[in-house]
Amino acid sequence: MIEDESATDDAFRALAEPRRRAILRLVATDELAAGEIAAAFDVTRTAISQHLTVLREAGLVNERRAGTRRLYRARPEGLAGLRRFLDEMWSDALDVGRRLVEADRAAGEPGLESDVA
Amino acid sequence: MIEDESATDDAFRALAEPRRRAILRLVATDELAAGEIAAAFDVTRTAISQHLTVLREAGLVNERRAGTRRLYRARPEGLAGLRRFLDEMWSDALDVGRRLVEADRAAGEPGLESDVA
DNA sequence: CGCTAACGTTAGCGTCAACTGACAGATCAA
DNA sequence: TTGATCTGTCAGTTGACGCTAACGTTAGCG
Repeated sequence: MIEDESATDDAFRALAEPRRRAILRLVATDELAAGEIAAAFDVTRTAISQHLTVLREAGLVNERRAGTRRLYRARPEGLAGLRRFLDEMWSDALDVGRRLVEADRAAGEPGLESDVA
Repeated sequence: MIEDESATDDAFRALAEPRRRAILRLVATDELAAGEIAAAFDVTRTAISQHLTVLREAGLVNERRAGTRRLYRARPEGLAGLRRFLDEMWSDALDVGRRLVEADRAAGEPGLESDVA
């Protein structure tokens, strides 16, 4: 198994929302309470709470309870799937780039090329 | 300037759709025509065409016209913003992780632990 | 010229997602 | 217990998104 493909899907969908990325940036370096996070935005605490739920279910943040407060912190392992996808895309596309350069150079030498017009 | 923040936003939104990620994977190694891409899925060509438009406007694919056909290929530079975000999040969160390990070790030496039941 | 093939574009529809407002649960102090 | 604080959850609305079907456009062939 590849570590659950749906997990990567959840992470992508969660990160598609700009506000959720901003939240993730906030809790990347510091552990913050839901209220503190909500205070940083112009939307309702309800909205932030829902965003935090999405982030938690996507495995992107950790939740820890302390009294009546709930403290959140970024969870780097949740980004593993994203990194895999990006690295794969990146290297593959760059390989093609190199291959095209070679084909371009080869096309200028003898008289044999097969595909494309 | 930071290379336009909205560009990164477009890329994230574009990649939130599983089908668009699949398309991107297809054109990562080979340059394909819209029809060939559409043939790989169970949806209408119209839907694929719209997906390709989104990917192109997000800077994730390149379009090249050859006769009546339009050939698409992945554009690795479009992923630059994503990579920056991921690398930043990753390193920041891991730094915090190390800091926490140190604090944990310092707290674990004498005979005092406080939280959790 | 007409005809066909390969695409993109528009209008319309159904569905999902983000937001607000009102309510409920849990914790701590007096 | 009563009250105040911090927070999640439940309807309900609105806007965005993905899909299909019909149409318009461009390139190549006879």
